[in-house]
Amino acid sequence: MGNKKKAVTIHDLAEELNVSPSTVSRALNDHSSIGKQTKNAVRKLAEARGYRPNAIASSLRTNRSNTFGIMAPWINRPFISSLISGAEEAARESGNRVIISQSYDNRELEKENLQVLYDSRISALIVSLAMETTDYSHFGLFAKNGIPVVFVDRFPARNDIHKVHINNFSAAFEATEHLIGQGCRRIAHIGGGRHQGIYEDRWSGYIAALKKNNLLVDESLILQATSLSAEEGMRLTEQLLDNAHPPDGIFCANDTTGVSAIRCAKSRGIKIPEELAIIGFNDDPICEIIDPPLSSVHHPAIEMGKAAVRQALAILQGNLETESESSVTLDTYVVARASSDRKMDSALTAGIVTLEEENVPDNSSAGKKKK
Amino acid sequence: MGNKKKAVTIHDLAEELNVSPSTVSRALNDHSSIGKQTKNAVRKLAEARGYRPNAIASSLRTNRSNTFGIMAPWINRPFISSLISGAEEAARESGNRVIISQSYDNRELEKENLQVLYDSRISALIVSLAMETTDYSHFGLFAKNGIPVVFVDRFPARNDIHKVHINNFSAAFEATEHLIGQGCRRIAHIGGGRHQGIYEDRWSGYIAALKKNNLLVDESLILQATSLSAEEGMRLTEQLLDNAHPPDGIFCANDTTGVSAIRCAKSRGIKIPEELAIIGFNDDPICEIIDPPLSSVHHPAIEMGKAAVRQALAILQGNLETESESSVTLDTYVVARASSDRKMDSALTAGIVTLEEENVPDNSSAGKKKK
DNA sequence: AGACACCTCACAATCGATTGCGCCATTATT
DNA sequence: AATAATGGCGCAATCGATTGTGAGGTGTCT
Repeated sequence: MGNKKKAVTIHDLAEELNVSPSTVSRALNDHSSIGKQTKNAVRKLAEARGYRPNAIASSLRTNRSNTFGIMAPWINRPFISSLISGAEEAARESGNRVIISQSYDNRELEKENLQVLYDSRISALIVSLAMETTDYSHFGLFAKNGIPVVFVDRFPARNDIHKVHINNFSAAFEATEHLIGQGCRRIAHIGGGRHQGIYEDRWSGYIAALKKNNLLVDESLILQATSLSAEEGMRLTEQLLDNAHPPDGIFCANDTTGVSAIRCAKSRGIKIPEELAIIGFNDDPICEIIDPPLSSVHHPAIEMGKAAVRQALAILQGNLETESESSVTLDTYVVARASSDRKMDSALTAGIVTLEEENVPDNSSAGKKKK
Repeated sequence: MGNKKKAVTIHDLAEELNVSPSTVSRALNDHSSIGKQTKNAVRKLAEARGYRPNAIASSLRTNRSNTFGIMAPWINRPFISSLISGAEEAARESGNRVIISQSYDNRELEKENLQVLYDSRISALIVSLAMETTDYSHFGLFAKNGIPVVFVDRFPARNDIHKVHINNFSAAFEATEHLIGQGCRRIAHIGGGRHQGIYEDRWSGYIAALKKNNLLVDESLILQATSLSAEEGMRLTEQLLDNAHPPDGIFCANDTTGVSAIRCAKSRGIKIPEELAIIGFNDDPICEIIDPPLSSVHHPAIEMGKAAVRQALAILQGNLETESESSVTLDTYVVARASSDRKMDSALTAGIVTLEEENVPDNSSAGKKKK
């Protein structure tokens, strides 16, 4: 079959029905000024000829691409891929498409790929920043052209942005207090680079919990990772356990390093959670696979993706002040598993302790940044 | 700032330079018929005004959207998200964008979302079929309009398609022979629905390995899962272990069920791999997390994504007969870990045994379907 | 019957970039 | 010196859908 024949257009339908293309267009869009018989005839023929609207032509004319762009560091990480999954679903349900792009945590690539997304005239952009990024000038392209940008997870330390996030401070605070509640008194922290706000907040939530409970803040127990990789987690845990006064609890800024901490401790014959309690962050699938199962802070990835799309839609519909900030804060909760739960009979199914957050509703909300 | 101002177009640049839009267009595209001075002037002004081409307008005129569509069951599974990651990279490097869509393993949703992708006039489609899908008529839309479709992983049982895949038969054959090499004599199989070719091939590879080694094919040790979920894996493993003559090895069609098999066996006090050797499929990250680490068949997810894009590009450039079949087969290998390696000192770092496949090159190849 | 109001639909411009064709002005050719 | 051969650029159509404006026909009301 020579199948390079061109796709059916409204002109084809118009010609066959002896009406004008505008009538076909209006009939298909159920415009009020078209008669019922004409509408039916047009629809019937469209169906018969397998007509499908050309979204490109429509976008050009209406200046609305109905396409969201997503820029993330890596799309094959559990947290991000789930976020994208949620965003895709919310976008589809609202008649939008999703273009993806990854920065590999590299600012240059982030910048280049943002240009491409802009060239596609995306309706809105959803971004999780590259680890490297501390200069946000490359987002000016979108701001200057009135294209909404919604940050998720990793966002700039500024007030005039839209974002969907969790309260990293209180999440970290609760994770740390969870360890304290288990009897830990020397709690270490393996954190991420503090130039990224989320890691700074997790660090300060940890500090705040220690202080509130009158525990010593020992700088030698606070380590800063650059990539939060498995290898780094292993190395940093070694360092902690080599400490003259080793910790009895570790709060890790992600699950990858949390798993490394468990493995490292196990290899030294340290009993978990009796001698060392460990909690991670994200609630990745590996938490349930590792032995003992890793406690973690549940990070609502899919919901974040959906919320980001909903927020972008709200901005586009003018329901939100485009000019000002707006932020949606989603709930997190500590998932206590055997790696930290000293009261739990680990032979039983892992129980789930949900610590409510004092925060914000589910769907949307406008919050003020602290300070 | 009232920032709803319209984006800069070639008309704006043309007016400012007192040349025609066509000259601007040709200058930016380095057309030979434009003078050097004019080119420089145009480029300089474009830079200064922050001009960025409108990809939508360009697509409409040239009839090339430079966009690939990806349809997958779930984008937040390790294998798929890695595949997408590879596809995104290869697409970007060739100047293309990527639109994603998920079917949630539901044929109806798959069909609806394929329409949306078609409406976007994607240049080519990359698909991993929904588990449910056995009727492929909804792909006719693309075939009729000359849009290349490349199947990855799960593909239709037909000859006239393009696909990127692994040799599931030989991969399963090798996985099974690996267990046999470890001394297993009663090997069970937890497989997927055989209406999906890949699971049928894994099953037949397993059977072939048993027969070649003169082992009994016991139907009571061959179970067919519908979702290959963790719960299902648990249930089916229970069933195997309750067998009057329980197996001494299990070959699972994915890692999720492989992990379940390990857990189930451990909960019964069965020694792994001494009493029961287990191997999964995919080489997901969880394989290295579970204790003991799960042996698996390495599935080159990122490479499959890249290969799919490359194949689509080749078709678009006419380097491949669009009319006929074409398939790229990628290499797999068995990753032996402690869950099956009876010779390995499990106290040491997990060794990696690579069994070479007798198959095909890396980049591309045209293979003939068997039968 | 005349005037007005609808109801239906066609015309033509438009979105921004691309491209075949042709025009004008140099420069080369004989 | 007249003509041919370029080089450099503009004109206008085009891609497919949308939409403001207005035209033709029918019906209603007084």
